[in-house]
Amino acid sequence: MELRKVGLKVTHPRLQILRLLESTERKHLTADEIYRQLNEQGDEIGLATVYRVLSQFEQACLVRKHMFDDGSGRPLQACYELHDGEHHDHMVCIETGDVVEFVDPEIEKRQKEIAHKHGYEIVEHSLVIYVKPLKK
Amino acid sequence: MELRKVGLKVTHPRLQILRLLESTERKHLTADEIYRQLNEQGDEIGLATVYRVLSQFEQACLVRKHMFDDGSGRPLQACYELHDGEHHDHMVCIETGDVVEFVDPEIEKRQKEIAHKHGYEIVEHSLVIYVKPLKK
DNA sequence: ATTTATGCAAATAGTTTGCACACGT
DNA sequence: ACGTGTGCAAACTATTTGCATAAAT
Repeated sequence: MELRKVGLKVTHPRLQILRLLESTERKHLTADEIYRQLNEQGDEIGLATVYRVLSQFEQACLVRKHMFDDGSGRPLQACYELHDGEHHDHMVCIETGDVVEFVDPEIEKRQKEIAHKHGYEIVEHSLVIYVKPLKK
Repeated sequence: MELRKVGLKVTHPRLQILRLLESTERKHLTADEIYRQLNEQGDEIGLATVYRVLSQFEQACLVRKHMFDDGSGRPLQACYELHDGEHHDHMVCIETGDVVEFVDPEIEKRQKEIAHKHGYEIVEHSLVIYVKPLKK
């Protein structure tokens, strides 16, 4: 069991949240979406617990947290996805809310070079491209 | 006067905030930092006004707003900088808080290509590299 | 004089925390 | 039985808003 491996007791809320993240179509969910979905399907789990569990999962590297926002000050909410071990960047469609994941080795390489050129090493980075569908 | 040009009355708070942004060493300031600095130098300006003015400035493209956060759930606060017309990305040092601006044409190009490949066009994008000093 | 801006205090949104009770081992 | 985890409500933080007053043109 994943949970036990990372030192977390196997409780109902933890199990249900993990299962939801594993089985969901949309891979990026907000705390509130998770809360609502679980309660709709009959699991009575507090919102505070959802937050607590998600942050435990994050620390255990079971889950990754993102703050999507395009710098234009829209309402902002964290969203969470299962951690697959691989790094990737995100493209968010501002019309549909769809999230596409991608990795571009060239972009990764340039970033590293730029950091070095300035005397730094990369700890973390976040690239989000906000897009809309091409009209044909 | 910049302010009049963008259709804003020339008021004390607006003037002082603009001047501060023009003259500050650290180019990226939070609303609260601006509020504090102005009040320290004797201008009695409400925090709400700072927010209001900054968002007017943003809409007038005098100022750009950023939400730096590395997806690791740290406290998050918007920061603002004077808008110079040019787009650039940011590198934030997690030890000193220093912000370095950069542009890489190659990265920009790849982003556009990736968006197109998925049937999208770019509306906006945000790249933040979180770094720490290279130990020599 | 009229319109717009300001300061204050209260509202909001997302998230976190304190505490008494409930659950996993 | 013991130590954790949970739900609820209250606290918190960054930001926004309503309203009566004050300033800009």
